[in-house]
Amino acid sequence: MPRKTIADVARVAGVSKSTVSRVLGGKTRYMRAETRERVLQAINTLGYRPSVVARSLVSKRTQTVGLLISDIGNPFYHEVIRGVEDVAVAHDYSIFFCNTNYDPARSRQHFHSLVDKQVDGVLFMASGDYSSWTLDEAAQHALPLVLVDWNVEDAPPQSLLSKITLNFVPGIHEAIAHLVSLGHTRIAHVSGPHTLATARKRKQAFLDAMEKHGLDAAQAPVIEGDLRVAGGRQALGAILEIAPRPTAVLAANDLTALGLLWEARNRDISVPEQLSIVGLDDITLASQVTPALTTVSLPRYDLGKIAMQLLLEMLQSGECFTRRVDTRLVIRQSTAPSPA
Amino acid sequence: MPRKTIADVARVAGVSKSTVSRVLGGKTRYMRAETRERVLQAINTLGYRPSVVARSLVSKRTQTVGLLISDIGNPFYHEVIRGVEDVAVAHDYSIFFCNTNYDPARSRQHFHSLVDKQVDGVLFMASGDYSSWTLDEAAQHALPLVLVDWNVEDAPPQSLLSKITLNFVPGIHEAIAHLVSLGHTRIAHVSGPHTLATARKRKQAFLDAMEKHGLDAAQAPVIEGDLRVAGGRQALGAILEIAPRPTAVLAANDLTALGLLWEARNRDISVPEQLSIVGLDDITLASQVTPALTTVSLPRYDLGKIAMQLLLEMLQSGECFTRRVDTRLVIRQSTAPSPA
DNA sequence: TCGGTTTCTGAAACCGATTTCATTATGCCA
DNA sequence: TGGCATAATGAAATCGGTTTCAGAAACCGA
Repeated sequence: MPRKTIADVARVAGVSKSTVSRVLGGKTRYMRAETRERVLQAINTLGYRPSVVARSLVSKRTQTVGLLISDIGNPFYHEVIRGVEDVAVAHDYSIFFCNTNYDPARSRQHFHSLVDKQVDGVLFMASGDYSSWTLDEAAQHALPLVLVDWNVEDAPPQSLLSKITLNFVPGIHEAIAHLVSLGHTRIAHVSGPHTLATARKRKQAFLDAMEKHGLDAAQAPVIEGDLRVAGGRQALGAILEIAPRPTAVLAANDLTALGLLWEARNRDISVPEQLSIVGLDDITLASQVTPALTTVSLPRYDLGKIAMQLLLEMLQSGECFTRRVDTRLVIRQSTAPSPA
Repeated sequence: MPRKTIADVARVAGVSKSTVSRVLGGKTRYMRAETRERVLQAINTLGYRPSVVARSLVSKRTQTVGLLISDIGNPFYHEVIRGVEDVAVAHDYSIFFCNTNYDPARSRQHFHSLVDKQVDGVLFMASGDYSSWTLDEAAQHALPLVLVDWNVEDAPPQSLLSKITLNFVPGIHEAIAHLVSLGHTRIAHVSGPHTLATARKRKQAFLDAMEKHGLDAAQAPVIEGDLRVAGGRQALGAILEIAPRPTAVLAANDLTALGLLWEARNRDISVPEQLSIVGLDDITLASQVTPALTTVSLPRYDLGKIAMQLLLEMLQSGECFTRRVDTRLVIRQSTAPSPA
């Protein structure tokens, strides 16, 4: 039993395909109500559903977008994805999910597949695996792109691209202010890999905030982590060896902070009494662990929503946009007055 | 600059569309090598890529599958998704990602969208939001389905559906055996919502294992949780009020176990000295927390791989399959000899 | 040289929708 | 009652591919 087509509906309703197509598209301005009813009837009795594929062929729109992320295992993305998805569902768009696995080659393969499948646009959130080919090829195919947390200056001229930048400054400044107000002066930072632009941005915000609060940024210990729990655990060891020992740590993300927290527990260093820990992201887990994590909150759900909304606006208007998403501090139980 | 078409290639190569189509499809059996070369040349110089949309219209294949899950925030899914995606990428399939959010209405909307977009098959992993309409509609559209962890007996006759069942029995039996060997006799279970079939299955496996080890299953405390951290935290309170107090708990999943763990920490009950905790799933976090979680491991990455492979096999052969995925115990630090 | 295979290629139909353009009804006014 | 907008519908082209079918070219044995 093959799929019902518009021709079947037309036959049953006793009208032409054009007429059926019109009621499908809502172009019912010049149409007898009775005719429309007959068509609707036929559609119902047949259980007809129009073929998106056929429609896409002529309309050149697929009601589909691509979502490229680096790592589904990273909790940072979960809320983002939810945000993207909620907006997509509300506008009847579908999402091609692409996990690049931090692999540029795979990233590229995915991108080509998206082009071939004629997605209407792409959300590029795999900030690590960026190469300029992406922008060139997107421009070449006139494919609208939304870039999250990329610093792009060399975009091809006629490219359709919108950017969302993450502003870590306010949240990190608040965090340092909070620690300083608790009497901390020896504050360390566990950063992400220096190869990542986003890690460098966070670190710089940390150094600036230290400077601003009259602390010697040049002397502030910075340990390079990997944005994961394991890196946090290792970093704790390094921190304990610094003399004089820091009384507070700002981690580049929550996973790192959790690594610090759990390793501290392992070594019988009590948090927050002996060591205050501040995370960054505010992943779901942050509020669920004990002690709950004080952290710089990045509104990830909103980020996802904004990204998808931006894409939809681009699709409608053909214009490009830039947005900024701010951070702020959420105080919980992992920070306390300095023991010093 | 509109997209290049097969006609452009044909013109440049000085051949007909049919010929170009043949080299595209590899049907080059009766073709002069020189002709094929000319076509390849033209494809290259034009940077031509065939339109998947147009191709799908005639082939009725979209090289696309739908993936329905209930909650992207649930770490259970991450590895599963990775498994699915790895197989999909390897076979040049794309994935429509659908988060049902535990909402049957949304689940249905997603399903319809997938049908409209003519996916080649669907992986249904949103076990909670099951209703029989799914099977009926899938059968009606001859849409191949893979069901994970569903008990389905009333499938429509000609439906193309494969099933993967999760076998919790061996892992849970091992867990109870492990606890018993540590001297525990008062063992509680924090289950998932009894409305979920999968929660009932786990609970039953727990009761059977108790029975098998000579413990009184009828007396074993079972507390209903919600498969999340919050539920675990609450359940701990309930457990502490039971007299005589249980010395060990088997949680229905790792999130619940983590909730137990963190709430225990909150109330100064030391794990595992005073209370042994066993999780289920072996999410990534389980091995990263302190103390690391003893847990019944469900091979989630493999599960994802198997599911996608099964779908591909169905697509090829038109046959249906059933698979079973087993569990086993992973012993870490959250279990210790009974204090009693 | 001829008829019959075997290679090789192109014209045209088709997939299932949309859209343009033309045509037929209908209503209204002189 | 004729003429002319305006309303309502259908025929056919189109989107970008694949596939069928038929015809041309080359080859081969008699």
